[in-house]
Amino acid sequence: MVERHAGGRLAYPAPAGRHRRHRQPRRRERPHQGPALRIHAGAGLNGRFHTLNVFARELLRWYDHHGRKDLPWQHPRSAYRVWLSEIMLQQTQVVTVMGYFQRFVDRLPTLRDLAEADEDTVLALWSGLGYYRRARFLHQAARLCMERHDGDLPRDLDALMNLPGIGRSTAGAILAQAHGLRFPILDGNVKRVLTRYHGIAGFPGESAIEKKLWLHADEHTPAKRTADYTQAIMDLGATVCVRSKPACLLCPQAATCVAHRDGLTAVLPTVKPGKKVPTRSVAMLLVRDKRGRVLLERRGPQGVWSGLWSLPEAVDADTAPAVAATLARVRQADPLPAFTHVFSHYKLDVSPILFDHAAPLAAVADRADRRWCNRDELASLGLPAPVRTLLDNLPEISP
DNA sequence: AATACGGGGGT
DNA sequence: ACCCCAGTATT
Repeated sequence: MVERHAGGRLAYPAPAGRHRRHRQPRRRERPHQGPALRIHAGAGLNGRFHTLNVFARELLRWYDHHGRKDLPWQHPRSAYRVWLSEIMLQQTQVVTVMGYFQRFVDRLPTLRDLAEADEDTVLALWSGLGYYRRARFLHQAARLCMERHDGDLPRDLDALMNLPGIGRSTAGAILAQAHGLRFPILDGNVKRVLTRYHGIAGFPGESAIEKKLWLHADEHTPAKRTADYTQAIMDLGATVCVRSKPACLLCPQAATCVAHRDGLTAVLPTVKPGKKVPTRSVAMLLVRDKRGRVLLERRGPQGVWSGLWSLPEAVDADTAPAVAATLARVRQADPLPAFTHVFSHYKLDVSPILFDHAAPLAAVADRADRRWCNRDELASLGLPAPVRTLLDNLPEISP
C-alpha cells in the first residue's frame, strides 16, 4: 500500500541488506551552523546538549537498519541535487524519479548548467514526470540563483522560500539534507506520522493544525544527523506509517504513539472535510386516502431524481397544506419526523407531512404524471431511496 | 469512472 | 483563509 504522490517516496521496501554496507552517506564538512542552529536551539534540548530526543533516537535507530542510504541524490550530495530530487519527489514515486533524476543531472550536472539551459531542454528532461509547472519553476529558480546568490542555492530559509517552487518544507529538506542544518520538514508523510504519534485530530491542511504540526516537527528534529533524520521520517511515513493499515508492529515509535495506543490509526490523520455542501429543504406531502393509497408524482426530466416517482413537494411545512389542498380534499396535517438526505453536491432537509383521510379530486388523479398508489404498487415503481424508506415506514391510517 | 489528494502559488 | 494546479493512486 504505497502512498500516493510524495507519499510514494519509498516505492519499494528497503533492501534487506546485510552486505549492503553502505557507508553512512558521507556528508561533507558540516558547515558552520551559526545562526540557524542558534535560532532553533531554543525549541528543545537538541541544540544545546547534543542529545537526541526519544523520538529522533528511535527513528534513527530504525533508519540505520531500514532506511535508504543509497538514493542517487545522496551520492554525491549537493544542494542542487537534493533540490532537484525534492522537486521531482513532490509528485512522483522514488522508483520513477531515480531514472529521471540521473538523466537530468547527467545532462545538467550543476545549477549553472540548468540556469543556462533553455526551457525546452529542461522540459524535455522533465517529459514524462508531469506537473511541468514545477520544471518551469525549477528553471526560473536556477536563473534567480545566478542573479541573486552567485550561482548557488542560498543556505537561508527565507531566501530559499523566495524561489519559485520552494515552500517551507522543501526549503527545510534542502537545508537539512544538503547541509545538515537543523530545519524541520513537514510533507504529507511527516504530517501523517505526527498526527498519529501525538494523536492530533483535525484536518492537517487546516492552518491551526498545521501550525501545531510544524512545532512538533521542529521539536523532534535533532541537531545531530539531521539529514538522516529527515530522510528517516519520510521513509517511516512512506513504508510503515502508511495511510491505511500502517505496520505498527514494525514501527519504532509504536511504544509511545498515541494513535497506536488508542486505536486511532484508522481515523488519523483526519480526512479533509468535505467542502461544505449547500443545504436545501423541502416539505414532502404524503397525501393518503381512506384506502391507504398515496398520491405520487412523476418528477420532471430536469434535476435530481428525474423521471422517478416521488411525493408532491412544497417549499416548506407552512405552505404544504395549501399545496395539498390543490391535490385532494384534505382534513388534517400531521408532521412526520424530518430527515436529511445527502447528495453528492448538496444536502436536502426533508420535512414529511402526512395528510390522512384525503379524498381524491377527479381532475388530479387523471394525469399521466400523477397516480394514487397502494402499497403493492410501490414495489414496481422507481422511487428515490429516501422516499421509499419514508413510504415503507408510514404509520397506519389514523382513526 | 469517480474521487481524493500533495505541496506550492496566487489572491 | 481561500481556491487552483494537473497529475497519480485509490476506490
